[in-house]
Amino acid sequence: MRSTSRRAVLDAALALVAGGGPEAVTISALTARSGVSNGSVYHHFGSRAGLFAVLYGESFAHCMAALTPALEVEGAEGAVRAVVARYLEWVVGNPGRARFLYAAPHSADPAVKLGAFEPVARWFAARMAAGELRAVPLWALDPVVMGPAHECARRYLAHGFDLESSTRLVADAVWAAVAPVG
Amino acid sequence: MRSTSRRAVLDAALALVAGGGPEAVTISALTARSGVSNGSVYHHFGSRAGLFAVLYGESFAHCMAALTPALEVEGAEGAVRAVVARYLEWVVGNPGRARFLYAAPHSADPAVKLGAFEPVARWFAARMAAGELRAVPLWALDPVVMGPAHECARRYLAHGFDLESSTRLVADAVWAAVAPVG
DNA sequence: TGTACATCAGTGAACGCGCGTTCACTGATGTAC
DNA sequence: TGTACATCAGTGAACGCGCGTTCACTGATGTAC
Repeated sequence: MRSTSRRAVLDAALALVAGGGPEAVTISALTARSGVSNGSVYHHFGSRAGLFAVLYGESFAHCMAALTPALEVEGAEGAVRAVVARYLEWVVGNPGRARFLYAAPHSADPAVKLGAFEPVARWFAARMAAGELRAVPLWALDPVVMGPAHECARRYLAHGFDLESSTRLVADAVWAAVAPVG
Repeated sequence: MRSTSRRAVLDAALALVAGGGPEAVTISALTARSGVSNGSVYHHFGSRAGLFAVLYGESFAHCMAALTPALEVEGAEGAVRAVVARYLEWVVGNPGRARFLYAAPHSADPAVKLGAFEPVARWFAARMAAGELRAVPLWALDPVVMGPAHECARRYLAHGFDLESSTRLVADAVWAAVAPVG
């Protein structure tokens, strides 16, 4: 198999982020946790920022992969609620990745993000065109429509906010924001 | 007038947070910006964490004071939309305070926060009891109902997201989450 | 098949720097008697 | 009214520490001829 060191560093970084946010990812904490030498970290990633960039791209893709199957659910409301449920489950199951995406957005490559998000955007655009969803600008989908999910996820990650018992309310709010106007 | 040094330090901290987040508030940046010596900072606040605690309490109260007048607006929908508008305006007008509240929640005194938030919670509870708003648990008001506002505010503060042109959509989403079910 | 060399993964001591904090100090302003 | 002392605001040099990064190095694994 190809060098397991690289993966060990990434996994150690994820675990450290889950525990203390990106600023807990120091080179010495990384070497202590992964058993890999500091020089090796630089060999693979060039710098701390380089490691962060890889971590971001990887985590964003991971999140999107977890989300897209929700769009197959029958009916607009069911699919929207499934997206919310899947997202919150992903956050709980991947606290390091989630925390990193929220806390280190400057590590992102905007083009890569946009590309990975495109399938979701197209799905929404199609439902809006069909009148199954309220017309909302696509740029508002993530911050405005998914806002309740993001805010609850952030609080869960920062101070153990009870995410599971709020996902029903979050799904209600998200659906309300996007339900066709009667 | 009472010692202007203390205020100078707090104002310098706010300006630094506005520019680079709480981690830009180093003691040396503080002394450079305020013209106050590092020893004086410790004389007034005891430690960096002590300064942060003062900053948090002050900023939370400042935010609440800006918000509560919105509750006087006639009609539930108007008041809810006014709360959103006022909040986003406050964020734009007080980027240092807003950024600090989002980025350093661990500096908060929970009891003080709860007390300051109480008037708002009571207003919502009363409207819900009167059937003018959908029944939503009070703990969900801030993260779930105000979620779109918070997420947009966070993005505005982190990377110049266009807050002003999204406040209409945010108000729509917040109102949709709390409008009485027809 | 053997030899020479390039490439790549990995090591760990050492670096310079900026951080939060400490501390002995000065000087101005009450307060007691 | 004067003197002694406590309190408070403020100073700035010095501290120890942990950070990200550099660099000369080792050893294993291709690849060329």
